[in-house]
Formats: sequence, C-alpha cells, structure tokens
Amino acid sequence: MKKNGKNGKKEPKANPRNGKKDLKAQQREKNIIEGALKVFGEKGFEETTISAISKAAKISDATIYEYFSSKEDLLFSIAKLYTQEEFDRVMSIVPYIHGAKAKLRMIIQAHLEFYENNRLYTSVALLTLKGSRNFMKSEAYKIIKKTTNTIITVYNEGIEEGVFRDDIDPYIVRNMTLGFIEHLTAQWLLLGRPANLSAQTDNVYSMILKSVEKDVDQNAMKITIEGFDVQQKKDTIIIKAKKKK
Amino acid sequence: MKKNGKNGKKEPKANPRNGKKDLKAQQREKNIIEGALKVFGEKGFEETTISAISKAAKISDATIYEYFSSKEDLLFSIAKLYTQEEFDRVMSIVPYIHGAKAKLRMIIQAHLEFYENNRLYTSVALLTLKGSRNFMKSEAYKIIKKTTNTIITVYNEGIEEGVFRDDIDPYIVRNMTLGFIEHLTAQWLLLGRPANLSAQTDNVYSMILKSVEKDVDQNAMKITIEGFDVQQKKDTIIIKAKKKK
Amino acid sequence: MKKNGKNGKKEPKANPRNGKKDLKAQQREKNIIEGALKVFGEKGFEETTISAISKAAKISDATIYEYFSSKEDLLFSIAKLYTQEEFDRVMSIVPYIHGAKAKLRMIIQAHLEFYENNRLYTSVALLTLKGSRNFMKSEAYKIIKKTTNTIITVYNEGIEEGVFRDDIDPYIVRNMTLGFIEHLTAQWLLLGRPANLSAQTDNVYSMILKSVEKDVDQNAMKITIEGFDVQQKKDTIIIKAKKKK
Amino acid sequence: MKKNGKNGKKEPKANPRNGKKDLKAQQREKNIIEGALKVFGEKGFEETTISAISKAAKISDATIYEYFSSKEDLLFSIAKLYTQEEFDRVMSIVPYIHGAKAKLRMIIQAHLEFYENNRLYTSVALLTLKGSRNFMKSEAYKIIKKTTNTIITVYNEGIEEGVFRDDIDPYIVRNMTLGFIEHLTAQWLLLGRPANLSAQTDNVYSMILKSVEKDVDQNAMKITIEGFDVQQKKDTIIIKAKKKK
DNA sequence: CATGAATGAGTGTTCATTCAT
DNA sequence: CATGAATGAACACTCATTCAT
Repeated sequence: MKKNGKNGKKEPKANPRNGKKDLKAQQREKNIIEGALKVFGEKGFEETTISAISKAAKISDATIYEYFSSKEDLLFSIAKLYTQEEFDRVMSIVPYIHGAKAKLRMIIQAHLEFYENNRLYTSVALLTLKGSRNFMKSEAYKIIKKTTNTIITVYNEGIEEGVFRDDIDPYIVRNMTLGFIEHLTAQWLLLGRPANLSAQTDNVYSMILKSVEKDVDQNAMKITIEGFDVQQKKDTIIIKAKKKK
Repeated sequence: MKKNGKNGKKEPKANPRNGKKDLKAQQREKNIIEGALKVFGEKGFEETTISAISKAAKISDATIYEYFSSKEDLLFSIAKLYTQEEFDRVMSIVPYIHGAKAKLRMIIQAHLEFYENNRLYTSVALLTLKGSRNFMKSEAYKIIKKTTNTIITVYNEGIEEGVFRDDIDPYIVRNMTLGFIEHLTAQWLLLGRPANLSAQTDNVYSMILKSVEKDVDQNAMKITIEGFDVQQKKDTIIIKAKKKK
Repeated sequence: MKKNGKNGKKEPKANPRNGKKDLKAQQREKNIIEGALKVFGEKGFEETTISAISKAAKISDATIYEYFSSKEDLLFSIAKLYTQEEFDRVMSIVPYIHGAKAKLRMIIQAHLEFYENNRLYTSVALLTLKGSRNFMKSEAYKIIKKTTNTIITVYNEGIEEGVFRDDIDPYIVRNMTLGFIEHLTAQWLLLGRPANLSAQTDNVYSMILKSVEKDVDQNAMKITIEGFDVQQKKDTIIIKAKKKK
Repeated sequence: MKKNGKNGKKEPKANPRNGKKDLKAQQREKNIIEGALKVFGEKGFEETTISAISKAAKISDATIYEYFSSKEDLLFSIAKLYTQEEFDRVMSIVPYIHGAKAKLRMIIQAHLEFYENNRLYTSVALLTLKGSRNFMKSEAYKIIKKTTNTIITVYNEGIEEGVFRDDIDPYIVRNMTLGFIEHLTAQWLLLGRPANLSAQTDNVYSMILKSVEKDVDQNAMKITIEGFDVQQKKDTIIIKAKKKK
C-alpha cells in the first residue's frame, strides 16, 4: 500500500454496519469477498490489483471502496469472514464431542477439512496473511486467535480429565498442533503432497496424541501373581518366587 | 514484482560466476546481501526498495544489478547463502553426533539456535520467503530442501536403529518437526513468546520424540515364566498356570 | 494533490543543488520549468497534469520527479526562478535611477513590462499562485516578498528626500501600488483591456504619485510682490498693500 | 473539473426556477449555499468535496444536484447570492449619500466592511473565484460587474460635479480602487494585517481621493488684484501691473 | 566496474455525477 | 423530492531496471 497515506482506518462510505444492511448490499459484499478470495488466492496480495478483483466480482473498482476501506482491509475481511464462519461451525459441533481426546481429534480434522475444502482461502491464509506484518494488528486476527485458543482449552480439559500430561506448556501444544497442521497443509497446497489432506487426520492426531497423552506406563498395570514377588521397573518386570518361610 | 521486469532469468550483467571472481567483488556481494537482509528483514519484500538496499550497502542502485539479476534474485540469494552456510555448519557437526535420537535433537537445536541468532534472516525466511510463490522454483529452495531432508534421513536411521517407529511416513515426520519449529519461531519473532527460543529445544525434542519413538510397549518385554502360559496383550498380561498333562 | 500523503518536503532524488550541477541537468530543469509554465499558464494548477508537462518538456513523467519533489514544488519553483531573475534584473537597474519618484516610476514600469512580456507567468502568478494557501509558506514566496519590499524602501527614501508624505503607513502604499498594478494586469490578462499594459505606466505612476507625494502646496510658491505684504495660507493668499510709513 | 462532467451547462434536474419555488426549497438552497461557503472558504475549490458540503448542509450529495448543476455552479452561485445581497444593500444606502466624494467613500467603506464581516465569502471570492478562468463567463460575474461599475458611475458623477479630475480613464480609477481594496483585504485575510480592515476606510479613501480629485490648484483661487493683471498657470502666478491707458 | 540519470509501466484511491427507487 | 448506491474517469507518484559514460 502506498498512496494516500493520510488516512488510517476509515470507515468505507457506504458500509453501514448497522445490522439491517439490506440484502442486496450484503450479497454484494459477499460477492466482492469471493472475487477477492479468488484473485488473492491465485496471485497473492501484491500481484493482485483492485481492478482484477472488481472484474471477478463484476462490479466497478470504486464500488469495492464502498464496502472496504482499502485493499488491505479487504484482504483482512476475507479472513474475518471465513474464520468467523468456520469458528461458528466448529463451535456448533463441540457440544456433540465428549472427551478432550475426541475434541483434539475433531479440531485437527476440522482444520484439515476446512483447508482442503477452501483451497483459495488456504492459499490466502497460509501464504499471504501469515507473512503480513499488519495482519496481527487487525481485527480479523483477534478472531483467529480466539479460534486457536480452543486448542489450549481442550488441552487443559485433557489435563483435568487425566488423559493429557500436565507438564507441558499449553502454548507449546498449540504451537506443535498448528505448526504441524499448517506445514502439512502448505505442502499439500504447494506440492500436492499429501494428495488428500483430511485423510491425514488420524496420522496427525495420533502423533500429537503421543506427545501429549499421559504415559500408559507400567505403573498403570499392577501385576500380582500368587506366590511370586513382582517388581515393576520402568521397562523391566522382575518376578521372583516368594521365599518360603 | 511488477514494473519493467521483462524478466526471464537473466544472468546479471557482470557477475561472472567464473570461479575466480576477485575478492573485492566477493566482499561487495556479501555487503549487498547484508544490506538486503537488513532491509528485507525489517520491511518485507514489497516495502523494500532497491534504493534502500543500495543505501544500506553503501553502493549505487545500478551496482546491485551487477551482482543480482533482479530484486527477487537478491532475495532468494540471501536464502541461498544463509542456508548453505547453515547447512555446512550443521553437516560439520553431524559426524560428532551418534544415534538418530541425538541427531534429531541436534537438528532441532541447530534450527532454533540459528533462528535465534539470525533474527533478520528468520524474518525474511518465515515471513517473506514462505509466502513466495516463486521461491519454490528457485535455486535457493533446492538447498533448503536438501537441508530439511536430513530430517528424513535421520528418521530413517532411527528406524534402522530400532529407536523410531516404522509406521509413519517420514514426510509426515518432517512436516511435524519443521512445522513445530517454524511455528514456534514465528511466535517468538512476532510476539516475543517464548522469550528464549533455543531454550525450547528440549521441550520440542521430547514432544517430537514421543511421537516418533518406538513404543516402549510390552512387546519390548518378553515375559516367560516357567510353568506358566503368558499372554501379552496391549495393556494386559494374562498369566495362567500351564495345564498339567 | 492526493496520494502518498506521507512525505513532506522531500528533496528530489537527483537534484543535487550542489552548485556545480552539470549543464545538461541545469538545461533540463529549465526545460521542465518552461514546459510547466506553459501548461500551468494555460490551464491552471488543477487542470494541469504532470503528463502534460512532461510532454511539453519532452521528457518522461518520472524525470520531472528527479528535479522536483511534487507538482506543487514545480509550481512554486517557477515563481522562484522568475521572481529571482526579475528581481536581479530590476536590482541591476536601480543604481542608474536617482530619486525616489523616479524609482517608484521604475518599479511600476518594471512590473508592467514584466507582466506584459511574460504573459504565461503572469497567468500563473496572478491566477494560480495568488489563490494558493500553501504558496505563502513556500520558499519562493520569500523572494517575492523581498521584491515587493523595495516599494517600501523606495517610499521611505522618498520621505527622506522630502518628496513623499510622511503620514502614510508604508505597507498601505505597497498595498495600493501592488493592488493597482495587479488588478490592472489581471484585467489586461483576462479581458484584454487595456490592450497595452506597459503603456499604462505613466497613468498608474501619476495616480499613485498624487496619493503619496507631498502636497505641492502654496508653500512651494514664494510669492513676493513689491509694495505688498503677502501672507500665504493653505488655500488662501492675502495680499495687502504695505503700510506706508 | 475533471471527472464525469460531460458538462455543458445543464439545468439542474429539479430546480424549477419558476418563480413559485416553495419556501422549503428556498430555505434548503440557502442551506446548501451556507454549507458550501463554509467548506469552500476553508479548503478552497479543489480540496472541497461535494460530500463535505452535503454533510455541512445536512443533506445528501444527490440533493445538491437538485439545486445546482455542478460543483462549479454551486461555487458561482455563492458569489451570485452574496454579491446580489450586498449590491442591494449598498444600493439601498445610495439615496442617502450625496456627492460623488461621499459616495466614493461609502463604496470603499461598504467593501471593507462587507469583506470584514464575511470572512468566508472573502476567502472564496479573493482566493478561489479570482483565479477561476470560468468565473468570468458565469452569470454571477455579471452581477459583480454591475457592482463594480458603480465606481465608474460615481467617478463620472464626480467629474460632473467638478470634484474629480476629468483626465483619467474611469476604468483605471476602478482598477486602482478595487485593486487597492482587494489587495488590502487579501493581506488582512492571509496575514492578519491590518488587524482591523474597515478601520482602513479613511486611509484608503483619502489616498484614492488624492489621485482622482481635481487639483486644489490655483484655479481654485481666483486671485484678483486691483490694478494688476494676474495670470495663473500651473504653479506660477504672473502678476503684472495693468497697462495704463 | 561503478554509477548517475532517465524512464516505462503500473495502480490504489478519490470523487463528481447519475439514477432507480 | 430526496437519497443511497454505483461508477467512470482520472492522476500523482513510485520504483525496478537500463544504459551511456
């Protein structure tokens, strides 16, 4: 962004976010976002021109500015919309999932499926937004954060439930989970490998699970054998006949 | 990239990569890369101007084009140089590390330390290069790939050694490892959390290890008790007295 | 002006006002100013496009920005150049003119001739610059001011010499003089009346003179009549026969 | 003016200047003009947006076009309204003023007072309208002209009355008078000097008067001396004894 | 080699104006 | 009438890149 440096965040002229916003306008806004998504997704931010977006949305350049205050605002608005929708979708599923492990799996699955089903958005999110120094200051980012925080919540639930280790910083868990998912997704996006993203759900889930679940260690198996002394060590069990008196 | 760029990979006018390249030239090239690193690292690709780089390197705009064919070439060259150097450094350590686990740990440590000690490059690598659609086609990317492939090599070594599970796609392991590391690094870079990156080495290592190491499961313990039949299941051991004949 | 609000006064890249500035550059700068003068003079500031100027100067749009930091800077630079040149010209004449009245006349004549001989600049100065809220803050304006202050100097000289009234605020004299000249010039410019501007020199001069010169009152005429007593009052002369002894 | 303006003087859609124009509409038109005056006065023509005016007038952009055919039309309409009102005001005073000198003074006073009391309009008139190449072709300009012609009328009256010199082109007198007044006003407007504009009435008046009034020359003093022939020339009086018969 | 100087090509954003409702 | 919404038409300014010296 260069030009017109003057302004800062300036409400677009005709985007009265006053709830009732009539349907045509709402539809048009959606249209623009779809168009923008398409172009941003294919070309990236800098390579995308407003004119290309307006063409894709079949409206005029100027009209875009009725709905969004700048090219960047438009970019961030895509994230806001998609993330909010996805967040709502996931949240609506949550009540049906019981247990932290199942929730963890669900989160992974939801992410992978979402990315897989929204290739263009994925491109925007992983290639463009992640590199944006301004995105993190944006409104949209807050929603993203809310979403990713569910991983922390679920992890903590798992600790409560006694299924997850309690010796890891939850932020690290989130880092691992998202890092894994996003890196995998990026490979899928750019290299086409794996071919099927959501099919990786269980692979990802099981690996992360290994990292976070409480060890099913031998302490969990109390071995008693009549007439024998049983000593359980880390990875050795010593069974000796009881000494006769 | 817009402008003039008739582009097409075009050898820079006066950069005879003919081995003997005199020292002054070599030094100057290094200079330019340092300057570019500084500016790219602070502003990102699009916000960086050639003129800013030339100022930082204390040479003229035109001279940059004696050494690099384009702004993008310069960007990628940074990656090439840094990655190569880091790769060499790591490779020089390898012989002193024995065992796949130790090597895995070393790779994680090397990455985190490198990122921590090269903040500007980290910024370029994670924020700029990762989002570049052209980077993957570049010469520099091949070197990166070579580097990241060591993770796969090490993982395979671990399988050979019997310390890593053999039921995971090595690419998934690489994805997890790099995804984890890079996500963590990005958080450090952008949010300052964790404050100390390389200090996370063991946390990261242990979590990844959990995911990939061979289960210290009961199969690893062959239990035989004279006079008894021992059946080992996943987490149950059934010990019955042998039937007398 | 819209765009790029950021900047303020930013030295154009390649306008090293370092004295020696080679001739080609100097010539080119002159060229641009001539081109700009032509277009500004014909169309006014807002109606003028940089592209029209660059066409008139037979160089590229971008080159203009090598010499001037903005469209407005270019506009003001015209004034700076012309005023400075004219100021120098007038100053070189001054030594040859003696007496405040003659100097006043010369100033009027110089103004009218200059305007008449530089119709385009006159258009820019009277129609465009005079309405510019920024011009008064510009460097160029200072030179203008220096020029117009000569009127005050001359007026004060006239007071010293005893040819001008000493009961008028010199600033008012300047206002009257310049106001008269400029209004007349504007009529000439826009309506073509009077047809010949500099021919009005004496008309203007004599009218202004009437306003500022010391009354040629009866004190200037010493009346003596033999055999009579003559008393001269403001507008009465009393002549009485001398008393006979 | 750029943009859409297919222009061509085109009657505003819904401004049936058919006399009966209802009061609400009349009021609204006034409203718009007041709003426009405020914004034009503060920002100048190009910097002023229709939207800013509509905001100031608390109506919609489109409504402005119901009353005025273009931004420029609106600008000129301000002048028309103000000038007409001022003209009417002055004309209503005229009958009470007798003598060309007094009228001349009144005109000067009226101008200065009007400018002083209508700072915003003054700004528009002196900074914006005076530089407009189109204004002179406008309807509004005719009214202005009618107004300024009173100076000529009064001057001619003065000649008739024998109080003004008859050897000056009346247009020159108008030029001097208006030039003086406007230059002084511009200084007041932009530099705040003089602090009090209308207080300059007498200064201005007396200076202009000096320029135009008939010399209180010796012709005004009829000298007769018994027994002598008195010849009065410009600044010489020749008194000769009458020839004895 | 190094560079000063020139420029082609590009684009986000603004805003006066229109018109369907 | 009043207006919300849409848009066509413009343009100042930037910068990567080239090339003569």
